[in-house]
Amino acid sequence: MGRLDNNLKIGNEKHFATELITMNEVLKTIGGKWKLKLILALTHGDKRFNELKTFVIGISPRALSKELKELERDGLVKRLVYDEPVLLVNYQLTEIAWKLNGVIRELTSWCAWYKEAFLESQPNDWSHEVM
Amino acid sequence: MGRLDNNLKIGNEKHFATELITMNEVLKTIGGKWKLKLILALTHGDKRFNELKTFVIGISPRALSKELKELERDGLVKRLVYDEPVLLVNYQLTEIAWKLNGVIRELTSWCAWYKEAFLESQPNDWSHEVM
DNA sequence: CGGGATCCTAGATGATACTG
DNA sequence: CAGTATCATCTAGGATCCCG
Repeated sequence: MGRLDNNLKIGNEKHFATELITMNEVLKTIGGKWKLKLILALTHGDKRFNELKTFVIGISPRALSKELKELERDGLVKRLVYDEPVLLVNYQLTEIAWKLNGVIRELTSWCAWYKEAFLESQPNDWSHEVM
Repeated sequence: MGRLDNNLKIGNEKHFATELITMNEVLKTIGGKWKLKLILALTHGDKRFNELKTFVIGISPRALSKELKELERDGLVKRLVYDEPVLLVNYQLTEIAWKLNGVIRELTSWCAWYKEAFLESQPNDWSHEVM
């Protein structure tokens, strides 16, 4: 197997370098503990700050605020302010965030496989889940 | 929009609760800074410890060791020891890990959309990438 | 209601050196 | 080569209170 530190580089490795960079970009944008969960929540419709806080179990206002800012900065979420009659702020997915549906679908079906293939043979206790 | 704290629950919300749990499970298994990168590296063929350390840029032996143990514990990676003539250890993806290909494919194509749709309009500087 | 400001801790991660 | 051990760091995240 070729190595990066000699002159003989096989195609796979250059390809992998590109993939690695892509993965870094993706993880910076939708990685972390809350981003995908928030996006998932918003696929069920626009939500307000406190709605998100209720739906996404376990998130603190501080974390929610920070995550939403980052998602907005990165173009995944739009912040819509309605000032009449009271202050309401709605968070809404952008087009590009909606395209994460494919990712979410794959993750979900992978998880189903995973539970069937692995967990049943060797109970990994997810029931202690704190969320 | 209904809320979780009253008796009127709409279908979406129960569905969302399930999705949220799924997402938690997924993130526990393949979330974090290194897991997907390691899996990606191994899709290019089995690799030894130090090969992985070279390929997955920036990972320390400590982190690599820990991540590999977790991946093995969770049934995503097999550890193959060859003792002749010198000690060699190969890490190999399991069947269930190979099924993450769909996820990786979706992530990659989403990233391409993302860069086209967002980055070109508003340069988010990924060139400072430390990895 | 939609957050911001503060304080704080646990766990994740890095750097480096070392061992069988 | 395949890791471990140790130490230091860093920071995401929680708890809590506050404010317009």
